[in-house]
Amino acid sequence: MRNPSGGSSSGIPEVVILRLPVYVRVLSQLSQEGVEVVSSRELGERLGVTPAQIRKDLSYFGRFGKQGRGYNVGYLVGELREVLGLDREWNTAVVGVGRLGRAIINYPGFSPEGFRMLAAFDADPTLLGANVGGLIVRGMEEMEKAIQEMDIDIVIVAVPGQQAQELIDILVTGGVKSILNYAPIAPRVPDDVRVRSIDPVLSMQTMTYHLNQLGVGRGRIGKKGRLGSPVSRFGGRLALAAGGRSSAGPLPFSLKPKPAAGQGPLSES
Amino acid sequence: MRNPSGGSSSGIPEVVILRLPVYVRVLSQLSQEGVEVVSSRELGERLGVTPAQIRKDLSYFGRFGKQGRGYNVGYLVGELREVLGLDREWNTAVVGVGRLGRAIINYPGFSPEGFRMLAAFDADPTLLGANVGGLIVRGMEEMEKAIQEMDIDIVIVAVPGQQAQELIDILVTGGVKSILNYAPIAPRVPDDVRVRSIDPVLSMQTMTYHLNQLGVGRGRIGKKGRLGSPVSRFGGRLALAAGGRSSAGPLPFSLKPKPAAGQGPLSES
DNA sequence: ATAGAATTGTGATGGACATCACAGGGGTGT
DNA sequence: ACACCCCTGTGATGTCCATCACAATTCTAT
Repeated sequence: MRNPSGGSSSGIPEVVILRLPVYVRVLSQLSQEGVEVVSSRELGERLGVTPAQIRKDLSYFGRFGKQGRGYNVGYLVGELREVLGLDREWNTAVVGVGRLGRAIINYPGFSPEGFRMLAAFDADPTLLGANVGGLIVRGMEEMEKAIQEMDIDIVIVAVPGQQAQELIDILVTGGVKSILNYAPIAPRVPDDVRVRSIDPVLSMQTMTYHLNQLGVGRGRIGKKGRLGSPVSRFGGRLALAAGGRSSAGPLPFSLKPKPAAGQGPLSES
Repeated sequence: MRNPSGGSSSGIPEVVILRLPVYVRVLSQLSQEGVEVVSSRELGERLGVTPAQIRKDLSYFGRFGKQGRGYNVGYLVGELREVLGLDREWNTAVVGVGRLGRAIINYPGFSPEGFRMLAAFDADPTLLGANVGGLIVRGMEEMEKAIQEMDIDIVIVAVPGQQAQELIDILVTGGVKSILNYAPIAPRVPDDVRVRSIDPVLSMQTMTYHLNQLGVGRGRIGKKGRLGSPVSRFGGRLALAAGGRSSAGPLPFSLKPKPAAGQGPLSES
C-alpha cells in the first residue's frame, strides 16, 4: 500500500489533520476576543502544544505567518477553515433514534458549525413517522436511497452494538465515506472510509488504569467478578507512584491492517 | 521531566493502555460466544490490528499465552481487567445537569461496567434539589467537600465551554485525578491528572477535511463566511484523489508542553 | 538609518512505537 | 516417538512524527 502511515495520500500526516480543528477553535475564540495577531508561542501556551509543532503543522498548508510578528488571527482561521472544509455545510443523518439518537438529534452544537441534520432512520416500526427534533423518522429500507438522494455526507451511527457493524457495512456499500460511530464496537471499514468513534466507557476505562496505579480507593470490588484464572502476575513492573502525564499520547490505533488487507482497523478519535 | 514519552512513570507506553480496553471488550465478547482460546492472529483480524502489536502490547503485562496454541480467553480477559482496574467499582460524579448532563446520568452504559454514578452538581439554583435519574442535584459550593467525602474517583464535566476550564481547575485543586470532559475546550491540567475529552463536533470536523479532498458535495456554502482574507493558497500539495485510510493514526496530541511547564496539554481520546 | 528583539519556516535530529523475524516451545497425527 | 505445524515472546529494525536549532525576515526604538 502506497500510504504506509496515517496520512491520506497527500503527504499530510493524519495527526496534523486531527489537530487543525482545535487550532481553529482557539483561533476563533481569539478572534472574538479581538486579538488580531498571535504568535506560535502564545498559541502553544493556550493549547498546551509546543510552538514548533504549531509552526510545522501550519507549514503543511501554506505560509500563513509573518516573521518577527506572528499570525494574523482572522486570516489564519479563514485559511484553516477552508482547508478543513468548515466554510461549507455538510449534510448528516442519524441512524438509530433511541435515547442516544434523540440526544444527538437534539444536540444544539452541530448546526452552528455547519452540520445540517437532515434525516433520521430506525428499525423500530413503532418509531416510524415519529417527529424527533423536527425530523420524521424513516424506516431502514428507505435509508440507502434517501442517503443518496439527500446527498448525505456524514452518517451518525447510534444503534446498539450488536447491529452496528452490520449497519456500517451497509452504509459503506451504499457509498458513505464518513461515519461518526457511537456504538461500543471497533468498526471495520475499507481504507477509503473514515470512522470516528465516540465511546465514553472506553475513555473511562483507560483512566481507571492510572487510578489503579495510584492505589486509589482500594477495597471496592466489582460485582462482575473475574472471568479467568485467579493468578495475578504483573510482568514485574509494578511501578509505584505511577504519576504519569495527562497529556495525550498518540492515540490507540494506528496500524496498517496487515492481515485482513483492505480493511481499516479500529476507529479513530 | 523524567518521562519523555507518553507513558506513565512505569515503562508502559500510554498508547498501549489506550488499546487494552478494546482488547478486553472483544475478548469478553469472544468469551460469551464460548470461544476458549484465541490466537493473536485471530484477535488481530477481529480488531484490525497486527498480531505482532497485540503480542507486544500484552507482553508489557505478563506472559499470558501459550506457544503453538494462543491465549485462553477467560484467563486473558481476567488478567487485563485486573490490570485496568475493571474488576473494581469506580465512583463518579457529574458536574453540569443541563441537557447533556442529564443524558449522561441516564446513560445506561456506565453502571454495567462498574462506574457508579453517585452525585450530580449544577450552578443553576433552580435545579437544586431536583431528582435526575435518581440523583439529587447539589449546588457547586457543596462539590469539593462532597467529592472528597464520597470518595469520587472520576468526575464527568458537562458544563458549557466558558465555565469548563475554571471548573476543571477547581476539580484539580480539589485532588481529582481523572476527568471525562464533554465541554468543547482543550483542557489544561497538571501532569498527574488525566483528562479525556469527548467532542463530537471536533470528530466531525476532522472528517470534513477528507470529504473535502474527495471533492464531495461542492457548492454548499456555509453561512458562517470566512473570517480572514480571501486569498486561497494551499502550500502546493493539492493531492487529488486523497483517498487515504480510515484507520486511526495516532491521536491528535502528544507533546510535552515545553513552554507552560507543569501543565498537561490537550486532552486525550 | 541602524541595532536589536522577536518570530517564522524548515532541514536535521531524536525518540517513540509499530513491524519484522526468529528462537523457543507446544500440540497433533501417525 | 518423531515430524510437522502453529504460535508466543522479544530483540532488531524501520517509520513516523515531535522537537531542535538556525537562517531569514520583519518590526520597533532610537
